[in-house]
Amino acid sequence: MNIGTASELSHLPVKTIRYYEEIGLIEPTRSGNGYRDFSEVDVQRLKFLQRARGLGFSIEECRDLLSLYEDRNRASADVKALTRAKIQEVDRKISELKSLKRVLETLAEACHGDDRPDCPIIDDLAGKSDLDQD
Amino acid sequence: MNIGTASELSHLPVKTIRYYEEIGLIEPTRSGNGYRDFSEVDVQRLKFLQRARGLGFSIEECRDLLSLYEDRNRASADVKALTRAKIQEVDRKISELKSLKRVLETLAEACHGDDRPDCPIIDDLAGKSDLDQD
DNA sequence: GTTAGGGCTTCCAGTCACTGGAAGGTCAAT
DNA sequence: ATTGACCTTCCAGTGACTGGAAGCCCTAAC
Repeated sequence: MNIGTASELSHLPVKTIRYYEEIGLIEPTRSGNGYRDFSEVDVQRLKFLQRARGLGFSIEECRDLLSLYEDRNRASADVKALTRAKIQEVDRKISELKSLKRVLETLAEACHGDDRPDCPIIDDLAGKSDLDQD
Repeated sequence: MNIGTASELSHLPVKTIRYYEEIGLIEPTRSGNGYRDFSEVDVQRLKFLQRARGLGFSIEECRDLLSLYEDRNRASADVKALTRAKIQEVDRKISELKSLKRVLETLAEACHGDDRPDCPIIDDLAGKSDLDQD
């Protein structure tokens, strides 16, 4: 099948699929006219990539997962370890964002938000405030 | 003062400061030897940028905040609106990450994580599992 | 038969916010 | 005079695409 069909089936943009070929994540064959020709297996790989990327795995992690996917003798522990590490990473990001949110909320609450120029948010960014963490 | 000093005072890498000059966020004068010469005001701006970036504002948002910072007639409402929008953005990211975490945890829990090849995580990525969302 | 359209190809450039490195000038101290 | 730290510019790379130009291919309608 052509790239457009593979794109629809995998929910990946055409451009992204070409990019994945460029970096060696898939290797579709070519038809006589030079068009990429995707097999069912290729589409499987694309769907796999689409899901794994959606779960926040980087391209390189996807490469690892793909080879585990295709290794009939893989240990499930390897996959689980990768997943656990990713969970920790997500956790770290969540708590970073939460503390960021707290700071922003403190600032927004302190700001009267009218047409007067006086603004605690700007003051804080300028390092003039009691809310200052520096 | 030289760029190294400005870097220490603002907690921004030297490279970043040069980059900020390139994109017009600061305009230090030059000494006779061609070295950048940073004033106290320049350092203020750099500190401001360091904080705002740390709070997740994009470069373009920082540009806006900087002009509000330097506009003595600004309305604090403008600043507050920007901050509120940023809070919403952070909130969105947090809930995305949380649902991502739930999926990853479900997968990790379902996986026995030993040396057998059978692995629900891989099965899900391959679209074979009951946990499938597609 | 030819023309219009859509899909396909490659290649180059841009995104965001830096970061690294090379090649070379400047300065203070030894 | 020479080291070594610091400064300069310029070019290239990061991650994961995305946009656009120029041009080939295929089908269908007129």
